[in-house]
Amino acid sequence: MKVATWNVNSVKARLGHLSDYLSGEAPDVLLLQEIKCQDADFPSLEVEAAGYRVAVRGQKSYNGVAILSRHPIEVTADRLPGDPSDDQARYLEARVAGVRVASIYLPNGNPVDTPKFDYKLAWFARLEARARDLLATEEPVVLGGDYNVIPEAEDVYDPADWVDDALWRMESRRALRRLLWLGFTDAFRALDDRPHQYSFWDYQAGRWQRNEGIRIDHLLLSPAAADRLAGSGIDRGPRGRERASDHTPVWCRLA
DNA sequence: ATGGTAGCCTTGCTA
Repeated sequence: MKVATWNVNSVKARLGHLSDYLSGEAPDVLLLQEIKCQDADFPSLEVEAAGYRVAVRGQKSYNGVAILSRHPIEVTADRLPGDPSDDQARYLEARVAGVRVASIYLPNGNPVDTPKFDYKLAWFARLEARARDLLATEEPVVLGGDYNVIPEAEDVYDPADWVDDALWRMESRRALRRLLWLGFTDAFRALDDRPHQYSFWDYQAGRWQRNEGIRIDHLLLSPAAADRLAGSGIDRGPRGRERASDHTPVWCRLA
């Protein structure tokens, strides 16, 4: 089973790229982030025509996540537990073909000296609690999405450019590590130790042309899922197209 | 130190 994650930065602006990706790469499951539309505006007809079921947790203008699957989708949560006042559409979880998957759009957290950074860390703590509960089910679990965290220095073109950025701050990196300490595996890093493999390149300052990116889109596997890990990679193709998202898809294959 | 780009449906906010 191939599971991919992609922050599309507006599903309506990226519908052509999305359709091409589904027909070209044919993932069994695609986790989308930043769809930037309400549920009713999601292009479900086009996606279903490509052979996919759709589950959406949308929001007007910002955020928004979705799960596309060739197999039936049983939604198990459409928000991250732990804060009923949190209305941002950043979490959608489902059971697909016996695997629990979640599409995660973790808060960016910048600037760090504001409540946005506190929200990021609080959201991370809620995610850790959810991850613990999912581990207890002993189902295979894939927590995929835009974590807005650079795990290590080898995952950025130049750490000096990111000092005091919320994506690189030690609090953020420690929060990601806590998920790993629970027993989750970074699917990409488990099979590829090359440095400087990126999933995001800023639109500004020619970052794509200079290959100055960061690796912030991750697929975290529970032990039961990691036991089945048979492949992983980053599809750079979509980032090189006209009117691309600033992120490109990351995928893994479970035997 | 700054500015650079993209999407939304705002003329600023988020990233």
